[in-house]
Amino acid sequence: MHRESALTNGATPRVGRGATLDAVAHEAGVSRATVSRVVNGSPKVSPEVRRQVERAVDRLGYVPNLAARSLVTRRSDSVGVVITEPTGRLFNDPFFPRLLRGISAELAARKLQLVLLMPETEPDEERLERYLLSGHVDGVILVSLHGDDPLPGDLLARGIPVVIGGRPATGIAASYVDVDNRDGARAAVRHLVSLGRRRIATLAGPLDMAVGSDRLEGYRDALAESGLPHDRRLEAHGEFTYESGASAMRRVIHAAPDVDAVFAASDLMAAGAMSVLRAAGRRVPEDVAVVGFDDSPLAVTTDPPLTSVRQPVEEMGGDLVRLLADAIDREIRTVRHVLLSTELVPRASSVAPAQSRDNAHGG
Amino acid sequence: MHRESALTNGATPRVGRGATLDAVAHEAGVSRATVSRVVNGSPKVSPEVRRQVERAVDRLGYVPNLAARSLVTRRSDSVGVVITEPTGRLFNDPFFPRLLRGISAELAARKLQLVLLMPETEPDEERLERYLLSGHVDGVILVSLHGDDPLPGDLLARGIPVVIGGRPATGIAASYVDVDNRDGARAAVRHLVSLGRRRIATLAGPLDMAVGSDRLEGYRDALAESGLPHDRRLEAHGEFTYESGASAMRRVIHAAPDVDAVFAASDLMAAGAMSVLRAAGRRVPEDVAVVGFDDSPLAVTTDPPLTSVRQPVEEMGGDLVRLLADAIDREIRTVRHVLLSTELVPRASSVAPAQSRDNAHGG
DNA sequence: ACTTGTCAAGAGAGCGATTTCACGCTCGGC
DNA sequence: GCCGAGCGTGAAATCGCTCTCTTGACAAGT
Repeated sequence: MHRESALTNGATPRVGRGATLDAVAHEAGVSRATVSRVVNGSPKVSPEVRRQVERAVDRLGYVPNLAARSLVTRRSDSVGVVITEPTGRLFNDPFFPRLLRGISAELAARKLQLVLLMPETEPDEERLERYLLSGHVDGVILVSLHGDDPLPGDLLARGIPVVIGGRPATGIAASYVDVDNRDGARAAVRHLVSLGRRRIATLAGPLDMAVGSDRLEGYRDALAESGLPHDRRLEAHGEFTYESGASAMRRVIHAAPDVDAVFAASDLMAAGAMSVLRAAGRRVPEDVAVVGFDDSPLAVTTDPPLTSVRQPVEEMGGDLVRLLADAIDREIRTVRHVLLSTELVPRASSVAPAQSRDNAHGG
Repeated sequence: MHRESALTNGATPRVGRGATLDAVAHEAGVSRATVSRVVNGSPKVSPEVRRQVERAVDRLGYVPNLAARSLVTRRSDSVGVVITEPTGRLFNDPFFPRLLRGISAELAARKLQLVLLMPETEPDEERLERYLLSGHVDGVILVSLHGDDPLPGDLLARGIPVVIGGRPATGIAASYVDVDNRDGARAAVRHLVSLGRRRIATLAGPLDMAVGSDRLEGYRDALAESGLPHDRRLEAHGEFTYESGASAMRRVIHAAPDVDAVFAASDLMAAGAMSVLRAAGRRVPEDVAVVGFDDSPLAVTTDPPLTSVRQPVEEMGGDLVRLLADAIDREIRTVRHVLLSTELVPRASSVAPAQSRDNAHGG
């Protein structure tokens, strides 16, 4: 009836600076080599010996020393995730938490560790490069890369596997995973067209980032395929932020007062646009329908809630890891690209005038 | 002669599987020990030799192998950051990006690496604990801890330094850094009182989290010190989310129709509340003033913009690292607590009726 | 002139794992 | 009844670095 603690049985677990392979070998009466085999699941160990060793491992609370292992295997079993984002999206959008979550989950499934690197200063960047180049990680995931960053090239040159989240602006010969921004934008604009809108404006993001130019291309695609004229006055540029969305909207209203729909390159821009529209006395969606991009939490809290394009961010994280793991494990050096499809999430900001007027209150 | 040919052929850096200490030693014509001293900045090296070695290091592109170093120093120079957050704040608030940024910056300044761990499943948690217990990190930062998590206790028992972000619900003998939520709430409610509001409601967060109960306490403090009666009908509970803020607001309006101000425990709840108020025909801030908490980006995009309480999240990250580093470097095992003060950011959602009516349009 | 002190530099012993290779042992085939 | 084959196990060689201890050179003290 007394509690049978594993501890009382003369089995004081060696806490503190852990037991070594050697200690376990002694305890189990075998050689280090055998213990190593058991720990690493080699099939070449007889069942009895295996059980012996496993008991000894438990008894001593043995956990392998990664440093020692990595010294000989030349593997660190960890991958670096580099996020170089000054501010921007980082704080206004749960993009990074979601991405990290996706990455982390897939990494965990493969028993890899995630080393997060967020360089901020110049010296940081230098140390970062040294760190990564020195093979202390088995591979690197690069997120939100600056156009001319030499990092991926340097890493690749040293034979360190690299994958990039988001299509890099310049043509680096590295694998990447990207959201199909162009197609997402196309779908958003098609949606507006299908609602009967004809004077559709876009508030585009920075064109030096793929995500910015892709969304603009998608907008143009959809207009073209719908036979709508391409009108420069309906295109304004900004920075993905609330304020820049607002000011872009002001410019559009001024240049093209007959605008009846807006496709914004981010939810934040869309929110800024809506506030400007309201101030200008335009009703959303009756007078002007609005669609954003990202499907951030913001989209649900605006008034009216914002139609937006959802990106599979977690999935992107998972794919990044899969690509990288292939490169590491199977030494696949082929450059591969993954394009993830988006999903339009319709909300009240883009309901057709007819619907919002008649249907909403049960016509 | 032969021996040198590979090396002296000048500038060819040994790319690929890096140069070793030994290689550098050869190149510079000194012993490994000397190279090690140079690399680690020991003062006991003559200037000429130092220069020699530094040149060799450059030439070979030498970077120390962390695994080998860590094997002998028993230091990994990395700290684990454990985030156990199912969903909640994680995706609706840039809390984690900001925190990670704060942590990362301070870590970088101390040349420590950040190993991010986000366990999601049960097996994840087990592996996590093994990983941390086995001394592969020098210390651990725990964020958004569940009330009854055994992890901090286990780690502490093994002598691994632990610091916690956010005051843990149960009384764990670990250092923590927290935002002074109670004081922040107090300030928010005082602000409402100073605006002449008398029927101030609160939409509280979950009480099983310190952050939830602290903010409620602060609310009560402020009412008490202002001599306002404590009225249960003015207290509704929710979950920090938009929807729960909305439904809590509905309950308050029903139970206390004369409510003239609301202090919500999060911006998200405040946003939910505002939409309900609007639907109920109450104007914000004229009829009901609203204050949120967190000063999330959301606060700027609501209509009207939301008065909120700003938390020094980056600073919190920095303090976490400082506390942890003290524990690691100086072996300080004293339990310490840091409480960071908040700042009220007034916006249009809480302007006094007099001001918003008379002043705004120039009385 | 001989000892003593100082300080730069080298030699070598680990750190804790993996892994190759060699070694007995047991079997089945002839 | 002898001989590889097959298989489990151990011995020992690394992996790349740190760090103590020792050595050697040179200057100064007596």
